[in-house]
Amino acid sequence: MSEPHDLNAISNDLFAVRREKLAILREAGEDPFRANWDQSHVAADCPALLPEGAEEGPEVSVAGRIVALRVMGKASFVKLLDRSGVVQCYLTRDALGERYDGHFKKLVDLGDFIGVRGRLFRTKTGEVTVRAAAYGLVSKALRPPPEKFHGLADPEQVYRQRYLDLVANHDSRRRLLTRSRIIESIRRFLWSRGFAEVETPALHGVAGGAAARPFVTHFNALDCDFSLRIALELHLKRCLVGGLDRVFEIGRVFRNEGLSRKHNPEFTMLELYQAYTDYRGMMELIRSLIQQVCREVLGSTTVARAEGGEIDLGGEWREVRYKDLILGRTGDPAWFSRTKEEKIEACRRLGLGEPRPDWEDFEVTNEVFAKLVEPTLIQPTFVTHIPRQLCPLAKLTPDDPDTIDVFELCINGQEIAPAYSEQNDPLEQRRMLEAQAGAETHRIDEDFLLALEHGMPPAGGLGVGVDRLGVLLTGAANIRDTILFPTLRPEVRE
RNA sequence: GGCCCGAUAGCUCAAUGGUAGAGCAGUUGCCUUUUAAGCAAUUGGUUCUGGGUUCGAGUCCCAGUCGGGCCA
Repeated sequence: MSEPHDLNAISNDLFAVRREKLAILREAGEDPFRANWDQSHVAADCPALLPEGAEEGPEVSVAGRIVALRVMGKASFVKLLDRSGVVQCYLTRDALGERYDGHFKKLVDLGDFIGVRGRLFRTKTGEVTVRAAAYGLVSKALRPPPEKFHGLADPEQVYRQRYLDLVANHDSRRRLLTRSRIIESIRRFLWSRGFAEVETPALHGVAGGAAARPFVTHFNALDCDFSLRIALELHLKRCLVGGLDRVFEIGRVFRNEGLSRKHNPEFTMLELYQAYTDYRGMMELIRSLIQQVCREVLGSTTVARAEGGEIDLGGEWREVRYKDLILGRTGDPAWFSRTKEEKIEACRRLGLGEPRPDWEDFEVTNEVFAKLVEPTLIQPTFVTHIPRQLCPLAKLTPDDPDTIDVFELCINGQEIAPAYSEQNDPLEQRRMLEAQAGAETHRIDEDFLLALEHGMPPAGGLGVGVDRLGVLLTGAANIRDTILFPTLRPEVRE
């Protein structure tokens, strides 16, 4: 540098310019990273504090990140972003004196955090604004923010540097805060129905409760491997055995499978179990839950889809048997009496890919369901009477031993929530788990079966993919848009 | 894992195989009610990486990295 604090010489290096300003501040004895700033109000409070027609409102003290900075000679407007939103502040030489020119105009940048104290007034265009009697730089930003109009557009940077996305992109901020309010609303609903929120282990000796490959890790102290949980189910049922008749958990589960628009390897499940009810009770519960969340969070039971169109979550929901959906889609009334080979041939005619050779008969049929039926179930639909092989943890339908007492709630072309009349016959449960495990008997959670042998009350159980519910209620296009920090390949920095 | 697409200034984006540009941000001025503020001047590039073709490559070819979409 040719002379001390020659910003012009380094003006192409945005980081260096800001570090230089930091040095100037420190030389002047100022702490550019203060411990605190007393906020009397947040941005969203301000409009209500200035009554219509009033010239001037009360004094407030606000703080936030500068997201807009308009300097007009001896007066400037800044917009501060805090947790509630944005508030405008008006800083002038008249009110601030020499500090306005020497400090504010020279050393405060877009992206810095400042605090502002002053009375509220309304500008010519009607915006409620803080007239700064005093301000302070509370935290300097050494990196420049993204472009102010387009925000951050590169999807990789949006996910890797979500903090920038949250500052720059209003929609992202709104969507991710909505997710938080959805979870808050779910908890309120369940508490009001007498459910206890519990926490169960994430490290499992045997990862059970679903069919998925687990992440495996090693516990040094016991010198043994653990799996990260793939479901919450088996421990919550142990709670039922222990007499906790209504329990739920909202927790992260981990499945060592693909990444896609609909899948993140770690995602959030809500699972709940209610004794002395069955899957029919779960129907009423999930519909009431989703409708209450909609009303509380969105103020409406109608939501827009990213792909266009609307979903109406109000009123009663359609209920239809799995078998009828298959017959309707294949147009073959004798579908279920066909051989596996005939079904595979029919799948080819329907334009489905070649089924894997090791597939069972019911898996061929389920391919039709997953590929050709589920994506068409946009409006809320309870699919019932599902083939028993698809879930070993539910009770058989009393009048149809081929199906189970469950529903699969589909909305927006996706499975949102399955629910069961839970299997509580320990001998039947063992038989079904053994059939599912085949030769891999080490994958059976023996302690869970032992618990069932002590007796579990009849119960309905429900699982909800919270991320997918977030996609549904926020109109997002991608599950990553409702997850703050989605899984990405670790970045290698040199 | 397969196929397709993308990667250019801090950000958003341009650029027939022929001297890499713009807007915003930055720097220097002017500007006391702005709303993507305005005006003037100005700085800023390993065009993702490595090979190749060519007189000449941001552009064409091959391989790789990272990301996105579709499929499995």
